[in-house]
Amino acid sequence: MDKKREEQLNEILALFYFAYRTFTKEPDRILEQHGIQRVHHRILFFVARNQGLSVNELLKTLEISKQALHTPMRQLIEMGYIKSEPAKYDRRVRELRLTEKGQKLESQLSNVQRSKMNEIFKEVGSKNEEVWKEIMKKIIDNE
Amino acid sequence: MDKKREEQLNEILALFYFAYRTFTKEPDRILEQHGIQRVHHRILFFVARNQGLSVNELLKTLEISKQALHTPMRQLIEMGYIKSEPAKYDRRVRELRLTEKGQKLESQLSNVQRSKMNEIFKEVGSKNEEVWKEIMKKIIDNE
DNA sequence: ACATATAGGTCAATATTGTTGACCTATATG
DNA sequence: CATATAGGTCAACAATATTGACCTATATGT
Repeated sequence: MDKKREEQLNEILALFYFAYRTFTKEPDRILEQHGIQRVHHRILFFVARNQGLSVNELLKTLEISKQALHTPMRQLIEMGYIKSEPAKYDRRVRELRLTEKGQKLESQLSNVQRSKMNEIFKEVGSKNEEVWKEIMKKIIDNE
Repeated sequence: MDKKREEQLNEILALFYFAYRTFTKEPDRILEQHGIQRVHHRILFFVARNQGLSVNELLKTLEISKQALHTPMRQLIEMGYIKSEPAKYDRRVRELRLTEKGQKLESQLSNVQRSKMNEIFKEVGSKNEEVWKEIMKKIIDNE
């Protein structure tokens, strides 16, 4: 790989890092006002996106331990953002859902990010939205 | 914003999160073998990309405190990956550079990411590389 | 019916990575 | 020569994760 291409790729790595960092800043600021952290946002986001998912599914999605989930999850339940109810098909399984209050907070947190992306994709067009998604998927499919 | 668009945007947020997480996994694995962490990679990356930059410039780039940089930087210097020398124009300023050993480690760490991105952009074409960069820049320019 | 597996909850000990505050040295500059 | 700047370092603390151990409740195969 020649020097010039290497520096182009370095710019790309730096863009990825700075973009991700910028992207989480505003939600982090809002979270702080509520006395909670980024994990809480992730939990709210994935529960919102997949209402009724189980604790185990959430753990697999987040790739953290049961013990690491425990404290923030308990806080979200105690603060009334999330409700956890036994599944009908198997009462050992807890189905997680947002309360109305939880939906409001999740909206407030993620809308910053959704609006930003929506605005950008409106500028660059839906074909380029698909391009961006395709590239991100290729990064994830890492075999 | 309608429900359908909201879910499309949720997919985008999830892709961003998963892509970033996947992207750092392999470097993290290599770092662990050397008994160091992700901050060390960031330091090596930005010093590599901008040889001779000052401690202060690095701090501004990373957006961490002097005290947070201190320990990993001292380790990198002690392990012989980075050298820190007074600048000619102002001897208070330390110019940071990679040693040969440091260049090897930085290559090993970042080449995983550079190769992956290079491969993907070879598949999707250089026009789409520019599209991806443009979108990431728009995320960063957050005014 | 009972042994075993699974889903989930919780406490404790520890590690890592960051913060702020305080204070030090060396060098530059008005 | 007073003051500002660049950088280094220690200490106290917070947050976020890990692993290990152990608990309850429920489901399932024999």
